[in-house]
Amino acid sequence: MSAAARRAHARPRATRQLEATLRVLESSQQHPSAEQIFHAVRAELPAVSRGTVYRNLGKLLAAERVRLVHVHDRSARYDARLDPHDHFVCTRCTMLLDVERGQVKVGSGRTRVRGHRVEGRTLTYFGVCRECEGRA
Amino acid sequence: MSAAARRAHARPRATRQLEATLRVLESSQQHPSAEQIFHAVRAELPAVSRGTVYRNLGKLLAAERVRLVHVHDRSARYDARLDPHDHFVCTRCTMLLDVERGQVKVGSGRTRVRGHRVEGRTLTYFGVCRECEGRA
DNA sequence: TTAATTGCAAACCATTTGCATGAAG
DNA sequence: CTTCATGCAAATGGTTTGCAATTAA
Repeated sequence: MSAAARRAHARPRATRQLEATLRVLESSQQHPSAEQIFHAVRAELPAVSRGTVYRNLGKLLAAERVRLVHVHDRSARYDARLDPHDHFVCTRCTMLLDVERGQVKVGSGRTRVRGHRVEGRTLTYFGVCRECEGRA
Repeated sequence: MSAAARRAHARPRATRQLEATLRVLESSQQHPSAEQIFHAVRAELPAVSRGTVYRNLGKLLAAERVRLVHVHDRSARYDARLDPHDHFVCTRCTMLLDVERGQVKVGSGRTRVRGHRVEGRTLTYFGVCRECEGRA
């Protein structure tokens, strides 16, 4: 077994593809999907492959540089914002919005639910955004 | 255009496959996946196909007889319980549990978020269940 | 009778992975 | 140099769909 393999997590190398992927995410408020991120990275690195983008997103998730937002959609959405906040999803156009947690108390910071250890929570509001409502 | 097509939602027929699918869901606390539902229905109707189960789940969702629970998992989980409640998901084994909403106030029943109409919300606690914690 | 439903199989689509080549450290 | 990362293409796996045969109403 090599020294690298012995280590739980080899430190990722600073490749142009990885850096571009993080940059795309950090400069977006749009919670892009992997496909959208792929297109944005490809604008800068035309030869990048989808597989590389997926692998790099996995590394960024593992390193907790970005998070996943799961919506009632088919594809995962990525979020470079790491502080506690909630989301609003439009059920028609899948537009995804940050929502401040504000003074709202959710579960009063419970650490156990029916004996199971709680490590976090996600709160997602869903509905119809203003734009889709107008188009109704 | 036929009379049926003119109608927004033709009323579903009471087929054995549809009834069995609903029965499976209503008698389960386990929030089964489509695959698990398929196996349960097939125990009763050995010739049923996956496609039929998926189509019938879609009809039950459209008729609001069941709901979807989206977890950080690949497959959707179905829930025949329709009253307001939250969920706990084990991030290791994907065990899914109902959590009573109790006295907890979430968002104080806000109907608008940044101008967008809120129709509902989902609150999911995640963590490690007792069983997986023991196995750690 | 007739339109919705089924079973089958193929299609879809997001995501993952094996492998030979290339680049980072 | 050594090992990780990349591009490519094929594989996965959940879900959807087209179609001819059934079946509920």
